[in-house]
Amino acid sequence: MPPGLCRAKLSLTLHPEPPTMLKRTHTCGQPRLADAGKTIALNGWVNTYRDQGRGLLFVDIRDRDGLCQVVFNLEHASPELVQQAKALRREDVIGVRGILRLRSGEPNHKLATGEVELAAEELEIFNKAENPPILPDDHDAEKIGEETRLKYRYIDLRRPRMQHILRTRSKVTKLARDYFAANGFAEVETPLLIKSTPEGARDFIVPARLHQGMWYALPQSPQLFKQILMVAGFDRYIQICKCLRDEDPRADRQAEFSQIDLEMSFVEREDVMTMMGGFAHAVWHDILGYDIGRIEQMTWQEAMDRFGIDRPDLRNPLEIREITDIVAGSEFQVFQQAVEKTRAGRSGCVKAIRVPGGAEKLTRKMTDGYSEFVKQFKTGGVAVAKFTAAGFDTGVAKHLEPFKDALVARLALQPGDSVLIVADHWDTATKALGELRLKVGRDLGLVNESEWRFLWVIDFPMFDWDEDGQRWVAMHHPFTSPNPDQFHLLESEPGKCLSAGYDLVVNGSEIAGGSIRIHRMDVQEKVFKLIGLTKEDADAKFGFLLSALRHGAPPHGGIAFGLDRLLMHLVGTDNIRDVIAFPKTQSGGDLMIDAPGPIDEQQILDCGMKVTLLEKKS
RNA sequence: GGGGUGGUAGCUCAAUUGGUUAGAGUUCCGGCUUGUCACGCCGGUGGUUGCGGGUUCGAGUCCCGUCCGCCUCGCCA
Repeated sequence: MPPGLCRAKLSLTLHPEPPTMLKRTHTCGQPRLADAGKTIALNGWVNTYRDQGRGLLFVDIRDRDGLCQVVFNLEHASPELVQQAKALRREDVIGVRGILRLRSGEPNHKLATGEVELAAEELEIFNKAENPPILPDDHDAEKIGEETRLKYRYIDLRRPRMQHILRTRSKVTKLARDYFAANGFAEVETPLLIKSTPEGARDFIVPARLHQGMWYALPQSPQLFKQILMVAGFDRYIQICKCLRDEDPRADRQAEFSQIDLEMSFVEREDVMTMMGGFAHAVWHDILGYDIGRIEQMTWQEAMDRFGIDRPDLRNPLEIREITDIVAGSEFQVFQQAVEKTRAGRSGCVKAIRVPGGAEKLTRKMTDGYSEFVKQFKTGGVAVAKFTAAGFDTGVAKHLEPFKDALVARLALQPGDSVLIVADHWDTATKALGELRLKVGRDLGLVNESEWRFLWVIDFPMFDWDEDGQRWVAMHHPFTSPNPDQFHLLESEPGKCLSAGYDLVVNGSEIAGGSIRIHRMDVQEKVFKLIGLTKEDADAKFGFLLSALRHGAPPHGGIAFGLDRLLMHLVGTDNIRDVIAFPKTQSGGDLMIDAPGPIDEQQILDCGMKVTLLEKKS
């Protein structure tokens, strides 16, 4: 090792040769009272300057590590130095050397370095900065428009908050590599230029110059390659990789995102869940000092029935109950019509949420708002009633009164409660109430924000019936295996067949998902057939996988942890762009580099193409 | 593709029913200031009101189109 460099520990004393620049001896957050009296040097950016007039000037110098006050004082430094320092402005990049000393004035308890200051004797200005469009202060940043922050990302990222987030991200990826390496996983890279697949999200595509008229696709995940690595005998694989899906972004979703991707051989569902649960434990322990305890499990059906969503937020105490059977005989048209509906083989239903104390807590304005709110999920509205000692009151009370005893028993109603009811197709009502449950929980402050509630959701259906395409579609992906006891349903009742998939949910957010895969070619072919993939299509698209399955595929399964979402939880943000160094906007643009952009005509010709834009239909 | 919301000084925002020269804080520039720390005080610079068109005696404000940011439905195996 060259002197000054460490194999595994941070070192800042890099002096293999006599320095030609004013090089730091400490980072800006390091100096402490114990260092007082030493001559030290700092490198960094001018965070603020405070000119006190005549010969006294304070400069706060900032680097990745923190802030330190530098004082330029005529009594201790030359007039030339003080003059030079007076010209310093925000975000200039400098080096300063001098004696670290106890502050003459009051200590600043807001700074880790607040008891000391650097009495400057030498100053080197590495680079003057233009007047910055934004300042890298956390207290300003929350107010600054994101558009400006993204355009000047190199300034935004200087903020302590952003430095903290990206360093936390780095800690998590290091932790992942350490944890999985210790458990026998090998990191293997898989290709970025692959072939477009028919299932799943829209692919990003790349023209193939050497095969004119042909296209690569960028991977939505390394799914097939990691399965092939199992066939290839790697047994335990991990990769921290980029995945790309050409779909519209959201607050918690980017077209380009990262996942901690792994796959294991000779395992069953519980083995993968245990391995990944251990990683979640390690992350929450090491990053937040929190013990997540034993992770609960819940079937998909129970999650949908009780919470109306496949990733329930267990911090929210409200639950959904089906009351279709109770009100089936109702003359209330809304209930009647719902019960008569059918879609995807399911009858319509009537479902309710009991809101404890809702009679007082839910105002008319709020419940009116809830009816508006659920319309975005394509249902008509919310039926509301209060429950008192005398029975149902207001709203749809008269339609509920005939079924009072049964409803009280089913919903465990107490006087003073309210009931919120949605009647519609099963999927519509479930979705609407699932979302409404979350909204009411937030509105009434029922969610303890400081809590972490982890949950494995298991026993997903293998297939969803696609009404438009009139066919089965894989709920997870078409390489997911049925549960071992479900194989017989694959042919007889595919709609009832449960898969060996599993999702890890924390506080209502899916942070990891995976499954045991199909390792037998005959089963894989059966699934392809069920989702309407002809043998020819399957061979053309996935022939290599079918071939691999014929040549000795071990039982295997895996999971992928969404790195971006994981970070969102760890640092407490609801904006995925905050945890990505260079994120894209909702229209897929990068405001800093101004992408996407045009390319030279020659580049297009090289691919044997010409571009004709279709007119927008109006 | 649909719905919502926003775009005014470098930054964050204001501007009454369509009515004078579009204001404020902050940044920046100049001056003052020897213990500040989001320093303070005084003064000053700074505007194609996203862009294009229209209505009007008169448009930041109303209308049409368009671009961009954010939230959301669809979509995201």
